Amino acid sequence: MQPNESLHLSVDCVLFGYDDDGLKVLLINQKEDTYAHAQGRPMSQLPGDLILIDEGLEAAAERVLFELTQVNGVYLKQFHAYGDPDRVKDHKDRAWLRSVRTMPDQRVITVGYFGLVSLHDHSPQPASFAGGVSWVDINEVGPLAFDHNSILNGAIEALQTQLETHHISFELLPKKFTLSQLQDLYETVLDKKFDKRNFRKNIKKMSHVVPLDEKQQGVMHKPAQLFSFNPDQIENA
Amino acid sequence: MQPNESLHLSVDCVLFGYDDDGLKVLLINQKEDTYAHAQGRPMSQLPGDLILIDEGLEAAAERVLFELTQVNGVYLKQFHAYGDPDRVKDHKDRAWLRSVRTMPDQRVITVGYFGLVSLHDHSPQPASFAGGVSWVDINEVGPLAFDHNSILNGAIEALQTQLETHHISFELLPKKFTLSQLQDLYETVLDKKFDKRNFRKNIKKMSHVVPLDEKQQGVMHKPAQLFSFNPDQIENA
DNA sequence: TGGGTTTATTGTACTTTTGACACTATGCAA
DNA sequence: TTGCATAGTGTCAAAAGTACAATAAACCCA
Repeated sequence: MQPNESLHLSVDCVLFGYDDDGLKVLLINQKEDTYAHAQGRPMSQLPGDLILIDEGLEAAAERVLFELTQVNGVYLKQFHAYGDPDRVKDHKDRAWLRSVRTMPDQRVITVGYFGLVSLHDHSPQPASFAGGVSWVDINEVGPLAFDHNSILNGAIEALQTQLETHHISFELLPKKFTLSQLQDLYETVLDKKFDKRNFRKNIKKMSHVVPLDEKQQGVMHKPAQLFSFNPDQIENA
Repeated sequence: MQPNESLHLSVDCVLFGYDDDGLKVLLINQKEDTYAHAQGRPMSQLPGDLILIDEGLEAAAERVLFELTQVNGVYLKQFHAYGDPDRVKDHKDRAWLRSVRTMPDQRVITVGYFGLVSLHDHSPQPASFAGGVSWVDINEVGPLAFDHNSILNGAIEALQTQLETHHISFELLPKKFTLSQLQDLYETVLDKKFDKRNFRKNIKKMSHVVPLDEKQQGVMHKPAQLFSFNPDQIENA
């Protein structure tokens, strides 16, 4: 048994943001002078960092996200650890690693977390983000550094499973929302269509989705009733 | 950003074994002279090891299991990474760590895998195991070293989910099995009872469970028909 | 050889859930 | 007032799930 003396551990965060415009993921654009190359273009990557020596995994993920978005208390869930010995050895990623790491040749195992934020209200304003950080539509993500495309795919699958088995939709919606918004969210994340009447039938069975005495305003059509989530009534299903 | 210079990574394996006697887990009994103490008694722990410097995570889990059971090709699935900074700092675990590790104070993050083997045929004979290794009924597991009880619980939940969503039961059964054995397996793992007729109705819809022209032998009651799995017909459901 | 013991095997009626499907209502703008 | 856009609503049929009990086959033993 040889101890693994020099091996690094990081967390990578797949932060999903949602608004009426679709599902997006937070990506970091590598700086021009340090970028890795994909056919000559700078690449993007998932936010992540080496964990500190006394820091828990989830705490590290929270730190990474807070540094980028200044938002605390995001829903965060670990979904997979990626440990291919060569996952940071690809030629395309060498330049970037050399520019930011003291030990660029070190093997790095990473633990993937996905997080959820609503972009409806005005929570994490793009303005409050560090430069070079942007929301990219989930369907328009190009090649990413390292194995980040497969981490992203893992996160999407985990998100889909979680949405189908746990009540997490309120993490992605405004506090007050319409049933159409809720349905759009399901259709976007699960990438399939639902029948409007059947969908609403199912929602009405969920005691944690409560109708408000309030209607949508400022729309040029019939205003929809607003609903909200009652977190006390989320049964573990 | 401080690099995490001295931090170790391990895999821990929860190897489930199943036979008509129930669901068991493979545990290692710490040696008398090195044991940690739980009210004065030696403790058990999950098999695990630090990963080698050039070894993938799954490869490490395979190696750990092979060293113990001499069996290759077990079904293995990663389920969670455990990274509490204090997870190997508990007083009860110090003695054991000092006896086997060159750097016993090092923080260790571990990635949990669960594995499945059938104990029916004669696959991994207890005889072929290293000394101090034993199958313990899942309902009779006492306090384990480190955070291994919570790792075990995580593995059980992952196994239950996997059994309900994927066709993995054949990993735990003999090549030829009866429908009662199959039902017992489901009842044991999911810890709930099924109606015999309804259960069989559902099985008959699964095209990968195929009846053989063969019956149980040597039983003093009506012999049951034998079935086997056709792996080609396992649809991804 | 016949009766007792043990487990295997099978079908039906009822309830619940799912899935398909189309029209009316409301508010705003032109 | 009309047109436009989206909200909101019920029924029927099919499928899936659930509860439930009598007969069949092999062995053992007296």
